[in-house]
Amino acid sequence: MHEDIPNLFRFFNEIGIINQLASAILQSRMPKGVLVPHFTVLNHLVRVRDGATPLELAQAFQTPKTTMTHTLSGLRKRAWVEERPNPSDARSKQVWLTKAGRRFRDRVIRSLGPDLAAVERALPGLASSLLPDLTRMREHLDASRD
Amino acid sequence: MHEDIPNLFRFFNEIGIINQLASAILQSRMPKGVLVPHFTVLNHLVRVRDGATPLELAQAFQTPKTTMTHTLSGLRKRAWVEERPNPSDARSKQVWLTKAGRRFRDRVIRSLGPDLAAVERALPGLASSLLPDLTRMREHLDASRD
DNA sequence: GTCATATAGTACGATATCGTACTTATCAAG
DNA sequence: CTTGATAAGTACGATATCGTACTATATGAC
Repeated sequence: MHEDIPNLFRFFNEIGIINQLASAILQSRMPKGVLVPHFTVLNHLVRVRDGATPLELAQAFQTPKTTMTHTLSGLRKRAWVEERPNPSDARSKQVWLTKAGRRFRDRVIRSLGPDLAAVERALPGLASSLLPDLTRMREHLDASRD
Repeated sequence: MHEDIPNLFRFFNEIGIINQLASAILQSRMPKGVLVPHFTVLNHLVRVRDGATPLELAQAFQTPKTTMTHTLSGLRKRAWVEERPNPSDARSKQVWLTKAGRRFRDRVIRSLGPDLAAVERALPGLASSLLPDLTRMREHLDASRD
């Protein structure tokens, strides 16, 4: 009656559920009409780098480039990013954060403070202790995709 | 220049990226027309329990019940689940796995074998060592939602 | 230079996801 | 037994996501 399921599958399963629950909390902190992917792109531009092309962003998120076009149009409409021509390739663009975009991203993170504090109170130090190994896992998966 | 971002936020950020990469691998192992949510529901019916109502499933995945109706119709069309009337509530249904549904779910997991093996080879024991703490985190988040 | 091939982004149609409104059934109060 | 309020599921319209086809530019062979 015991299920012969690899621990790695269980691992990714837990990751998926945690991500669902965390995304739901994040979504609940977003203004009407703003979606998690909008925030995710802004956060990526801060975390990784500014000035990426739409295609690079699409690849970073493993999403079709048409989806990125759509997401970026929402960010542009709210003036959270600017798109400038790519000086080294006239087919292409570069996406730059605006001050307002950076501020919105920071504000969302601050608004998560109480939620994060509640988790920290219940499971003190847990996330911090897992962070290095999760980063290793993320870096490995990221490096080993086609 | 150092970013004052809580470790818990970084933690969920890593979780999100890992989930994206893992979902992309899972999607690549699915037959044409079958989506990750289809698999996720089947897997939930195996892992947690059979005979859940559509509403219970929707709540488990934090998704609108209309979305679950749609996903279940795809599973029913492929005869991977059966919906029977709920004996204790005539408004409601119960969702039961079929043998074919169970077989499909197992087959997908087996098809992930090589992918999982590659991760295990690169980072031996890592996922197993993180599993208990991730489970605690998942259980906490799951218990502390409204 | 011309030509063929490949690439970045978009237009457009198909499907998935979501929110609102509706139908039917349940339940509690009387 | 009504009556009114709540809940499960669905119909339907709006938006998000995705795949294909197209345009404009880039790149390499010659």
